[in-house]
Amino acid sequence: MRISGLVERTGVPLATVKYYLREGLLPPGRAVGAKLSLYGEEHVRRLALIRALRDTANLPLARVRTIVALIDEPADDLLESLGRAVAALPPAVADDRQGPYPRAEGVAREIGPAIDPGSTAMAQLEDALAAAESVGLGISAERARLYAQHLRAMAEFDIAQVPTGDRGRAIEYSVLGTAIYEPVIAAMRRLAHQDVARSARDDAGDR
Amino acid sequence: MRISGLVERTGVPLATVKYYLREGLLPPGRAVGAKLSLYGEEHVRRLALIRALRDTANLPLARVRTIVALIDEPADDLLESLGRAVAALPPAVADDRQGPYPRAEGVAREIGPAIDPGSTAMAQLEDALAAAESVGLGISAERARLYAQHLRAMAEFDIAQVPTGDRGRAIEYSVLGTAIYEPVIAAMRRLAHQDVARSARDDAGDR
DNA sequence: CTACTCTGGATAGTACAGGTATCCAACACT
DNA sequence: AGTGTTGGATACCTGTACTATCCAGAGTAG
Repeated sequence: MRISGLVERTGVPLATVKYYLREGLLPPGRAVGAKLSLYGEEHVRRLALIRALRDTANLPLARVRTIVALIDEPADDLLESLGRAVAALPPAVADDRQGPYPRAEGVAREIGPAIDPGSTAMAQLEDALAAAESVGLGISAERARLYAQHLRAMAEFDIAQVPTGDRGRAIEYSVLGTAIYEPVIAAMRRLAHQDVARSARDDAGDR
Repeated sequence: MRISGLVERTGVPLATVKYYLREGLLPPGRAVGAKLSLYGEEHVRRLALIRALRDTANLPLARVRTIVALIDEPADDLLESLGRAVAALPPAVADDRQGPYPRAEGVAREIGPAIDPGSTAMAQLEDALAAAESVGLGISAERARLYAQHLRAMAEFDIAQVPTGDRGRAIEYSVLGTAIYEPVIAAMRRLAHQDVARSARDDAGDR
């Protein structure tokens, strides 16, 4: 398929496709002579991925680039790849940032024993907890424990679903699952709040 | 306190404080004569809130403005305020957007019966599910059910914690809790994935 | 073979967000 | 009286993500 086909299949404007090619987000097509390149299904999929990460997961293109690079050239180790993908997700963390993370450490203990205390997600959690505290909504031990239990149960399901065998597939699945499912969970949580609040109001109204 | 005190207390640069005043994110101080205004603790808190929503929850200032407006002038109804706050949270949804939401409706049924099928969060969920599907990670019925159960349990706890009595406080708490806790949950989920994956690897290594 | 279309590649321009910097005249403190 | 701060206005700057043009060579239809 030529570049015009890519435009037709994905709905992404030509100028934007060229821009993604220039920026290295989309790999070049197979060159056929000096003035023609052909593109395949992998380019269609890649464009869908870029748009999904940009529009739905709200990632700046620089971070999308990091993530597609991880999928194209995965680290040997699944955990290593996942760690780097998480580091590419917002909110950004300074490169030289390091602990201690007084708020995050207590919460991490509720989640489980195998957490790397130096990982990016610890810094992200610390910042998120500090922000909550700064507006007067610090996390209680009770809430931390409850959230940890439920999120760990969901994580266990997620990890059990990771396809085993093909290492590349496993990495792609994990990296994408982390980024793409966060908005799903956020939206489901918002709906759950709505449901609980409306149910409570309706019960009160019935009384 | 004068404007310089505000700068000192919050660490936000003077030019930026002036910018927030211009943009109506920060209410003006109490004018004392033509060339001096005084600011209070509420201004310090408001600045912390703006920075938390901007940096941690990753909201553009236009959405921060919507949220602070909801806190300053809450709707009569808690549910109404919450709905508007959720609509201000990313990802953005077109104003004229309406159902049906084929993917979201199935998932919403797992969460509970009292969900408004026309709410913004339904559109957000639909888009997030469509994005997941477009990269080959469509949600399974099993995953939807499991996520729904855990998120509803967390939501029940959240709603139970909302301070009753003072309506303004309840709205502030709910609106902020929705926005400020999403990054906390995302970070905890990332840590839970890490913990589960590392535990599994360590078990395999011990064998 | 000619006319038209499409292509890759380069370059420039646009739109918006979110500041940052400067200038000024009117006060306030010392 | 002199110095410093303030509110207010305006201009400017940086980064992100495109969007638009232009060009010359290649393919393609009649």
